[in-house]
Amino acid sequence: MNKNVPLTTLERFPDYLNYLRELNCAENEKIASGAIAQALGLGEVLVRKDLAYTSCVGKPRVGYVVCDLIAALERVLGCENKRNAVIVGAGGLGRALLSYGGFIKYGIDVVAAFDNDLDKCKTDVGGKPVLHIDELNEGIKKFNAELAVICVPTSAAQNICDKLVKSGIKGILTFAPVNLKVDESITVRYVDLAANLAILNSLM
Amino acid sequence: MNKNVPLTTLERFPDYLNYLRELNCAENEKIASGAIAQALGLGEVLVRKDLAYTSCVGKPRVGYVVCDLIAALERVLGCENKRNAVIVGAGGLGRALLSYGGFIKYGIDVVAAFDNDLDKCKTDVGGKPVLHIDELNEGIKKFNAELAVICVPTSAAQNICDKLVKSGIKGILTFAPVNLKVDESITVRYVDLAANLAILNSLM
DNA sequence: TAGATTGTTAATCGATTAACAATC
DNA sequence: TAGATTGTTAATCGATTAACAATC
Repeated sequence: MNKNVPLTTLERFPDYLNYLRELNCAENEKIASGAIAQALGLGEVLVRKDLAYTSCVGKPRVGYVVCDLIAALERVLGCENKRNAVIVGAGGLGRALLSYGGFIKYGIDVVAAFDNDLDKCKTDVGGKPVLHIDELNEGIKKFNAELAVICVPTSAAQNICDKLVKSGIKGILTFAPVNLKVDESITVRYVDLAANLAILNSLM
Repeated sequence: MNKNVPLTTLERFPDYLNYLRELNCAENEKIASGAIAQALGLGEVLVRKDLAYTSCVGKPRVGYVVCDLIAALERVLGCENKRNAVIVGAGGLGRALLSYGGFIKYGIDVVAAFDNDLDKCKTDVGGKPVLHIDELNEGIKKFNAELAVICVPTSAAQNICDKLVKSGIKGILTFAPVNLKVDESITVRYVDLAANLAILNSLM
């Protein structure tokens, strides 16, 4: 929502939000940047700088009002303007994401998955339909989806990506370890699960 | 394996490796840093600087020998010293990772999962056993696992983390969106799937 | 040789941390 | 008031990019 927030800061916002929500605070309970910093393993000046981007101001000697901070983070993360997402590829990962309930706390509703295997389309997963890939374009429009998650094999990823863009998808999260060529108006994020484990491995 | 490689560089190594492997090159085919840069959407000086950390040297006017580069990246990513990993939490995500074949290309063998639900322990997933959480310590030792992936609910993550460390696990990849308190000798990496989608959402 | 491509050194950019004044 | 905590300004650190000499 806020293009001028540095990406590094934006990427920490969910951590702040998760932590503050966990506190289950009363109406105007306060918290100091130092307490947040310690809980998340960050420097406290960094925390204050980050939080300044939410335009929630703290009071010297008092700290921040937790509820206000939560609301400000939710605003900047766009939790309020609800968006719909679809998943492409209903293998193990795709189905896991389809039944995972954790997206809604960021205002994202995962509404359906698509797969080229008709057998996979027979049963709902977590109450969400799995549709055939031929219905992708139609489905995206019907569900009003703006986000998509690519969970197909690497070899199919670019092709699926092109189809998603043609269908009007504006943001793509992909688990396929391949650089996607897309128009710069499309936002793409990469998560490579195997690479994450490999990096962990080489840090030890 | 190489503590002095900057983390930013290390995190790009899997991307280089994936791209180069895809090329399916003949014995001494060459590639220029510019070609790699374009394929991955990076600057070409950055690519050369990154590759320098693998201590694979290129020839001016010629480029790098693809096979050598692959071997060098595999070495620095530790693909050669095989390590075993276990998964804790056999829900949708845990089972998806258990049956996912993509870890072995980094030399990591996911050998088993653990869950507190006995029903989930009845059937193998992808040929790998799902054991009861009470067998965690015993299982880690038996399988000689050094890495673990936490796929349990957030509320259980710290407790599981402590158990893993007590059982001798040295590296942890966690999907639970909570900062884990661990001894600094333990390496932890965080992947928050919902947060990734949320960040994507707020970048649009 | 001429020209393409590497590796290195210097410059820039951005992010984090340190110092400190403002203030409740 | 005194002291804790914020927000800001300056300093540091690290990563990326630019410039260029080396070389095959």
